[in-house]
Amino acid sequence: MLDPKLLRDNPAELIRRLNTRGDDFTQSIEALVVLDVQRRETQTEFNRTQATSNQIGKQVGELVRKGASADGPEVQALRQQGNDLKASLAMLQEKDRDLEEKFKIELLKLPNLPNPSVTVGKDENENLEVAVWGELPTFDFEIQDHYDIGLRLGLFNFERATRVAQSRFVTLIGDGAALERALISFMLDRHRNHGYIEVMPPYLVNSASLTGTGQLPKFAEDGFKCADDDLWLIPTAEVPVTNLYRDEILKASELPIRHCAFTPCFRREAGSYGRDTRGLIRLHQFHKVEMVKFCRPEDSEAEHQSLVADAADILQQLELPYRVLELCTGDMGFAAARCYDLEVWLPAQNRYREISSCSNCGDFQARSANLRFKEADKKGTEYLHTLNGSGLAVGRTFAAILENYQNADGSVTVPKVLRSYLGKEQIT
RNA sequence: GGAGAGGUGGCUGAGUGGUCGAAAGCGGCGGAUUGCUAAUCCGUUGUAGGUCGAGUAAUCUCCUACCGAGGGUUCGAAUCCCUCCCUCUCCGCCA
Repeated sequence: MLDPKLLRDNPAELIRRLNTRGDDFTQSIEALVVLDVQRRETQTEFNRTQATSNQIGKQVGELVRKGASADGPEVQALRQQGNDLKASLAMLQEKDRDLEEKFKIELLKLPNLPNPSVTVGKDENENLEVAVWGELPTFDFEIQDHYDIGLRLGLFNFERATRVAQSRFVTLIGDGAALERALISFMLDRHRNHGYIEVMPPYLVNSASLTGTGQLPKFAEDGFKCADDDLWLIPTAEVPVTNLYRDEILKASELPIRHCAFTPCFRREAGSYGRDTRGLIRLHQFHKVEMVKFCRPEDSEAEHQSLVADAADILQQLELPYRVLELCTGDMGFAAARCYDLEVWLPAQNRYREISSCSNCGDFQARSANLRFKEADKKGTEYLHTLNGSGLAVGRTFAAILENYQNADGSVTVPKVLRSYLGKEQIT
């Protein structure tokens, strides 16, 4: 969530900067400013009343200690005063909590402020292409898309997965399952070599965790929720991994912390019914290797650059052509202050498709998840910065390999770096 | 799931319902002493919110909340009662 102080200092500037995301935040900010004033007024009054009540309690204590009878007139009078305060105290407390709650929920619904240097734009058409890598493959035969290739090679089955679960699920089979597993191992090993500490977090998380990273309260309809428990299936490893240190005060000397994690990810994909219905591109359950970093504010820019480089490294190792986009203000995710997308070349679609999204969230998540650090020789605590990026979405990598490495005879060549993992050079 | 024990500050660990935000120790920080290291001594040391005042400012004074979470009893709760969560031991079940 945003720093509530921004509402007091310069709400007009806040509105202006948030509006670059493409929505109009005027009303919600103005409502929040009013709520903020109200809640502080109420809080002040509640505090004052509480102080009076505490004072009475102390006076009784003093009298009793001095030997006054608990039923004596002085004590009785004070008890009466205390009782008289109770009603208004309860009322003020309730009002205070209501306002606090409402304020927090509304504040949590505001997205992060884009970094001032991010290009202002309204949608994905205004993203900036900042790098292109690799040569696009050429084929002297009629190419197939990953769906047809995989089906023909028996790498997966959608009908049976639909029977078992629902549409937008897949079952990987044989070399398909093994390729997926090889990709996961390869990616994790690579990240470990780059200094990331691997973690295997829970795949179910509570609502406090989803609030910490920004999925709640605004995007509840995107998640799968357990009916009988306060538990949700994770939409990305970003959620459990970022929340690992929720409510902690880390030592500055422990930073930066860099984690990588493989997890399945579960998304309802509400509102995308017609899109990418074919193949592995958009599923309710998919695999992803994620990188998550925690660092000092002054280091987050550099950590962001290396995060992108580490994601790109996987594509380079796999020799898959890709490009890097710096997202404009209108296309960035909720928690991101700056975001780079990596897009892999899919020959059958004749275009690049997103395969990684690398965000610098600044202190936005740190504030909602209460992730702080303390400098040993300094007083007080500071919110750290969080970053996360896919490294990579495994299913989309799988699809990209099938399409880019397909051969005229219908086989698929296994990328060099995966051969030792898979134990073969060709999938036939 | 059943029975029992327990959850206190960075850690260990006290705490008869009434100056308890909380003893003590360790650790941390500042200082003194000291050929070096070690040791010793003195001081200091939680987080968050609010607010009047002082200060350019860091900050300080004051108020409030926080002893797992939420309720309740009481003039007053770390302390008593209820519910929930978590940890430990034993039993049951289970990969």
